[in-house]
Amino acid sequence: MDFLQGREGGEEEEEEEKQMMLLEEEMGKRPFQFYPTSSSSSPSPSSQYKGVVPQPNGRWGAQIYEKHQRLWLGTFETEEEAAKAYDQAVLKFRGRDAVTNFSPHELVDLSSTTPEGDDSGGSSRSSFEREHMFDKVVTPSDVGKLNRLVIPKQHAEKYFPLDSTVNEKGLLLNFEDRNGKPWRFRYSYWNSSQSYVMTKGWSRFVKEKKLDAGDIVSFERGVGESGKDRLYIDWKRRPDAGQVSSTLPPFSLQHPLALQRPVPWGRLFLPPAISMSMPPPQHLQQMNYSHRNYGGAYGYNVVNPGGQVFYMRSQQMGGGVAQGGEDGSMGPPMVIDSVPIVQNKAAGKRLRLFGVNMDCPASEGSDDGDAFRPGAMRICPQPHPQPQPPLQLRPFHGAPLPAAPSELSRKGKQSLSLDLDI
Amino acid sequence: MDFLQGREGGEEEEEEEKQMMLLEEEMGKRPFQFYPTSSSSSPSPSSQYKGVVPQPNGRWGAQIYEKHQRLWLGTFETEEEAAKAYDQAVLKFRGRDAVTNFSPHELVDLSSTTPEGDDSGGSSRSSFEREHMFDKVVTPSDVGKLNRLVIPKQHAEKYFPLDSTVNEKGLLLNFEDRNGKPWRFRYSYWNSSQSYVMTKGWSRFVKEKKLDAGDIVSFERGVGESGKDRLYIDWKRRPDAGQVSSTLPPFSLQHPLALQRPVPWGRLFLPPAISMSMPPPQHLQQMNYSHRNYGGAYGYNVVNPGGQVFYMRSQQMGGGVAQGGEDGSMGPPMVIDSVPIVQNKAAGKRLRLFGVNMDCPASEGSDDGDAFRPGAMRICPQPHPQPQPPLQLRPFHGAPLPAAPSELSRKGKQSLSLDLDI
DNA sequence: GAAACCACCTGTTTG
DNA sequence: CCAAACAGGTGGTTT
Repeated sequence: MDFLQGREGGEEEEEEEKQMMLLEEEMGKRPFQFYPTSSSSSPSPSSQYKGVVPQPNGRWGAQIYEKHQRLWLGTFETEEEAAKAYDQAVLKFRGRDAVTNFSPHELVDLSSTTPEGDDSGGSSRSSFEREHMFDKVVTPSDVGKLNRLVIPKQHAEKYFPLDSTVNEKGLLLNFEDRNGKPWRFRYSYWNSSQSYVMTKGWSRFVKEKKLDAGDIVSFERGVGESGKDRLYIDWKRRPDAGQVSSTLPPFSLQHPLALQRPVPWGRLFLPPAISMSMPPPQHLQQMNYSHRNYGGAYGYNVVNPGGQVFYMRSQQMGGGVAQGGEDGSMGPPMVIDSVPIVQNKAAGKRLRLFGVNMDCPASEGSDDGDAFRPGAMRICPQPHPQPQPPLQLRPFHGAPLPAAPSELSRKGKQSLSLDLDI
Repeated sequence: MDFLQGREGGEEEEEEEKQMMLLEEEMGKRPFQFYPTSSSSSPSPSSQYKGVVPQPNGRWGAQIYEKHQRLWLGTFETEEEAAKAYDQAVLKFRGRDAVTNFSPHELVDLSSTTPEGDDSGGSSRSSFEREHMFDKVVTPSDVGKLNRLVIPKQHAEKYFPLDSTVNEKGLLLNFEDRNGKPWRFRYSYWNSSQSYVMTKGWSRFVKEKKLDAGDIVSFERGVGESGKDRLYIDWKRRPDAGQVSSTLPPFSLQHPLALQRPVPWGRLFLPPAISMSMPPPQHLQQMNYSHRNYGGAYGYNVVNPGGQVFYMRSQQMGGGVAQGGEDGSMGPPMVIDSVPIVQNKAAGKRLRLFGVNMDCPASEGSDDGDAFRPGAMRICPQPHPQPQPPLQLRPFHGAPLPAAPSELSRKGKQSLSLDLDI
């Protein structure tokens, strides 16, 4: 057992995960079938940590065998939390000399690091120097049901190059948020759309952070050779949040749904309040990259059946300029290079009104310790600093990670979807 | 050549299929390439029947070699039809003593059995005794574009156990419908969703039978050791079909969509015809298995914000009890143990009206001889009763089977979806 | 080129 | 509460 940050593991990222789930299933549910003993002795261990087993939903379970009985210690967001739970149990059952995953002081570190939920207090993130890589203003799709984040190709190829060897299944990239919480995203290239995406794990981030369309995610990394593989992710609310109030007229939708199919959906009403409150579309500015497209309907700001969109871009310093130790504050002078704000997307059979959450997010607050507040950081020691060989993105080979803490969240935006099968 | 039902074959189910299709392609379309002689002498025969070769589209071709020339006899829906065509040809070319697939009386039987289309006449299916395994009320996804049928885990593990040796690529299971028509489905386990599914071939069944959400598929098998491997599939319309007619007003949705968030969606209009026509919800009857849940919003039939659903269960004898020779009639007293009929699902963010096609299926009729009519059976001799070693699902290793007759189908439902992100 | 197939993935629900 | 189950998806590959 070592204390790696989690960038190594089995040989085959998804493959290992699969095996683990099968193992778990057999252990839990097929009492009469043989299965290869416990997880700690299996040939391809489910986790680097003893007593830790992956859960199908991406979380991690901790268990310990006591008198040939499995004791379930609970599930945890991260592998390390589960490992810590095991450690506590094994110490309790087998005494001070039992073999644990972490040494005592590490256990302390972890216990002060991983508790989720309240992050608003003080302290901070790792004090390693970071450089800013890029930001993205998330699109409705980025925070919607597609469960993926499109990484603009220029940035993807600059910072997360995928060579052909890993191109098949992508990578699992480990990020750390401002609270030191680890996030693992599957990162891959989609041939069909010729785009780079974060997929698995991303939706959990969206949920926990309550990201809305227009919010900004920021990608950073450690500086220098030793830090290049340390990845960080941060986010902030979109600057205009709160302006478009929740007092929007509640859609007197009497009528247009009664349409027949051929009736153009684009003629659906467009709430005036929205179109008024948005800044004028200034797309096609001095962008130095040409071949980005934001998916289909975006790119027009006219009221048209294909999509009703507002671009707003505040450019500034090309890609990947260091922001020194201040980047985490992510103040207004931020690199925003791709900012489609979709207000209304009506396409084909599917009408999407208000792709952007119209609530006033300012009023919510307080149940999300992560809500962007400069100065809300706190010191958060790096659990396992294990530096990585520089510059090379290496496939993770591990199991998935995070799910949103249950105390938070659960208030998301609301989307009404009306399916008419006629 | 024996008359195996088709559960054995090569070593590697999908692989062989691939080979065969390549073979066919070479034979049919690449005149200048060598290909390994005729199907009857190939090491892993394409079909149990002489002169029968699988087609890439799942149908079966019949051919005969005459003077080193291949004579193409046409393609057929079923292996047996093709075999019969070969028999006729070989009798014609090589006389009365030629080796045929079927004996003369079988040929007669077959010829009266396999013609598709009109099955309404009389006669029946195999007279072997069967036992009922389980039913499933198909979900919209089961009959939708996902091209898969989820087999509830309890039933899957009970009746179609997949041991680790075949777990990788699943099995090809052969079923027979009430007309004796064979259906072959790939059956496998999806690690990611921890669920058992029928995939390949299933969509053809859906298409031919015109299955709609809420319809019921029934799985049966022969009784006794010799019959355990004989699998049958049957289906019936959902009991409420036809009541809610296709004359439903095309959703005069004027009004309730204009709601604010807190407004309970349950108050959305519920077509009176639907709510009236449903049987009273009698879920939680004397079901003898406890831990099944049918997903999500199902399980309530009250108008509530969480989901508007109708359960209807007509229970009866626990899992897998024999129904004797009568089971195929699938009358009202049927084992329906998983019957979410979603009439209206309004859950949190998503309101789904009419997940179930509301058309009146009764009016269609007549182009589908299979439309469930008790008494529409007829005698269909089992082509090759070949008993199988009991109880063990063995991988098929064969080619795929059926494609829906193109004349049918093509009447799909239309779906309007309205997403309101507010 | 479309449709099916395949192997994943996730959110919801619920005992 | 949470872990299981599954309905409803995805992108990519094959037919």
